[in-house]
Amino acid sequence: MKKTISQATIDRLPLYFRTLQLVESEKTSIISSDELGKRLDITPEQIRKDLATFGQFGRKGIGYDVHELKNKISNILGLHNRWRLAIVGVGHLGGALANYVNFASLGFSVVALFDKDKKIIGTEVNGIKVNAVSSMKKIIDKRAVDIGVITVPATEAQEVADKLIAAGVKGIWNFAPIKLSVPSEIPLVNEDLSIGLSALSYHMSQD
Amino acid sequence: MKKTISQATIDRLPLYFRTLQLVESEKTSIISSDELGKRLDITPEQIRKDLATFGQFGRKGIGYDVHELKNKISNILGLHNRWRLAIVGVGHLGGALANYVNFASLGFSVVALFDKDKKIIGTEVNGIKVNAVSSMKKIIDKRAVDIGVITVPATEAQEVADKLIAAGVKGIWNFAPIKLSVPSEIPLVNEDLSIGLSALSYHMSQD
DNA sequence: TAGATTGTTAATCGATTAACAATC
DNA sequence: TAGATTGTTAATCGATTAACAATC
Repeated sequence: MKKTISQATIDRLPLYFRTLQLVESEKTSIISSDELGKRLDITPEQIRKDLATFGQFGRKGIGYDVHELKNKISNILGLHNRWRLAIVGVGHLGGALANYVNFASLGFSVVALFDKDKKIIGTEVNGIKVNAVSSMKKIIDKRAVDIGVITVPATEAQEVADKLIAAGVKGIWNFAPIKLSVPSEIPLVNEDLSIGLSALSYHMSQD
Repeated sequence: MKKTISQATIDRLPLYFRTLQLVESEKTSIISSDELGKRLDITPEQIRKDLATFGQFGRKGIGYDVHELKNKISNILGLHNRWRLAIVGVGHLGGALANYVNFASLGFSVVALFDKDKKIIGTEVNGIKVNAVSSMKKIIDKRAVDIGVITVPATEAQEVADKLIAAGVKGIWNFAPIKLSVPSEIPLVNEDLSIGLSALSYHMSQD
């Protein structure tokens, strides 16, 4: 009888987390929903509602303990798992993600890279050697990869997703602009850059 | 008395557009909301509702003309404007975006690159020379840049946003993980990679 | 005509906002 | 105590889903 948490709430938690990290580095130990809301342009009611979904973290009349709340959110989001990523498709975007420093502060690490291009296989990106897609199963197993990141062209994305799942990844982060079919027990998040850019175009075309 | 269109609807239009491009390349000239829905995992009712927001595009008993609908959506999204982008921050991510081919098929083109690092200024990425941030105003004006893309560290993002707006860009696409303050008449879209990755972590931690 | 499919109205569902008692 | 702020319930708002008349 677990209550379902809305995706909107889940998507705001990383914003709270990041802001709490920042606030903590400023040596502030207590923060109110009002102050947190001001920093993020989110109403304090919304923040309290989101947090209350997971329990009672604050103190009435006082606010929230920054350090404690940060850790609570980290735990809710599962960041303590220190997930291990494999990137498939070491083109410009895949290469950029392999070098993306912000992952580390959230507890993610890139531990494997794959490509099918012979010119790319064997090269190193950010200290990680690029392997052939054909060796995916063996390496994903050996390096205990949790998450597969898909940065191949759309035409190849479904095949790569199938291989990643067969190799045992537990979640997929897809940058290819196409709808993937995956088993319902495998969480899938699509990162579709053309949506945001198109939305920007739409808003710029108004009035 | 213009009716406001929901962001959810606007965010689905690029998906329809992309699928229609694909369907058109398959030489199919008519498509039903049912078929479009199957390809995208969206209910046909939702699609008809979305499209009806902008007028009557379909023919009862028949479906939608693929080519016509594709063009209608392109116009609604403002893709015919052929927006010109400037990328500020030519690190791994900025460089990857400068090379991102999918932009072209949506009618966007990258026409300027900026960085503050002397080692990067003067180099070429995808045939475009990297300029100093200090020359931003002049170059943005000369090259008629519409959209500023921010791929600098979070600590520098607000300053860059201010400069882009002062230089005359009409919209901002922000990849820095921070809340930017911009005038209300400047559309801003945030592309926050840590949200999707954190959401994936959350779902992988359930059950 | 019969079957298919849109466009639109009504019903439902879910998320946000408002209000306020509890309490530090 | 008085002021501040949470957690929760109720009210509102908005988006999705269902139903179906219109019509090709």
